[in-house]
Amino acid sequence: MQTDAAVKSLSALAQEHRLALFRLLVQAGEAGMPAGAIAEALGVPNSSLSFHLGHLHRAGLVLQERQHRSLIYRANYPAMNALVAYLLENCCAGAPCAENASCATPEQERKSA
Amino acid sequence: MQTDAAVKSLSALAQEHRLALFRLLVQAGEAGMPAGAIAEALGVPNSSLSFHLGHLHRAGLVLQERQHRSLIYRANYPAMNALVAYLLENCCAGAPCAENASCATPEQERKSA
DNA sequence: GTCTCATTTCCATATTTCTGAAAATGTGAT
DNA sequence: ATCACATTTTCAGAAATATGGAAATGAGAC
Repeated sequence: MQTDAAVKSLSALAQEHRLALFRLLVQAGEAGMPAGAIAEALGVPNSSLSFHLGHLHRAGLVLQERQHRSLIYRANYPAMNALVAYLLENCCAGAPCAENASCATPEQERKSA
Repeated sequence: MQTDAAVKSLSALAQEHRLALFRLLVQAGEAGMPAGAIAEALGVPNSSLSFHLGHLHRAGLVLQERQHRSLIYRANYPAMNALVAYLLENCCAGAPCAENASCATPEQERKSA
């Protein structure tokens, strides 16, 4: 992941409708959802939704696949994980990090749950 | 974490300078950095940097603390983690998730590394 | 108090983003 | 080929954001 891609991904998520859209797809899982169903669930006009879907798609955060007459969209989990990894890269300069429940490693996070 | 706060956080990160700034602070760890040092490291004019620092601060992603004449900024790791948790909430509707190296749990991620 | 240094606020300009209706495109059924 | 449906593109205006220089604020040193 490089800076430019990260900025694109973040600005794709930094919008009310697109954030709701992405979270909806995250929850929908591998099955994904057709554009129409998303528009209805979010109460956004088709043209507007298409604009937002395109934004997320261009950023690589959602995947698109045709199924008959509908376009199915799914969250791109690996892309999301890469983004998070980029944000927290070299956390704390490899220092303590155990004290903070914060920049803890995934394993530490898990145990404290 | 609620939608509005998440959008604020994401839009705070969705900008070249602010993303670099946040990553710099993530790497700096608990020690943080004074505004001046950040401006120099990033090569951004002071007024511009102040604008961006304010943006991140308002979003709650960085913490501010005075030390003598300087203002020290540190990354707010818990806020960052809350944001990620919000994004991936109810991932895959509690379904498989084991098959995807993607929305895998932290422990699974760790093992595959 | 005065002087300096670090940081922020003010300001105008330039750029980018969001919106929704109408028209265009693509896909499958008959 | 024609029809009906799903989605995207186009378009213009409105709103939000980024920029950097100059001036203002705040904090410590003398």
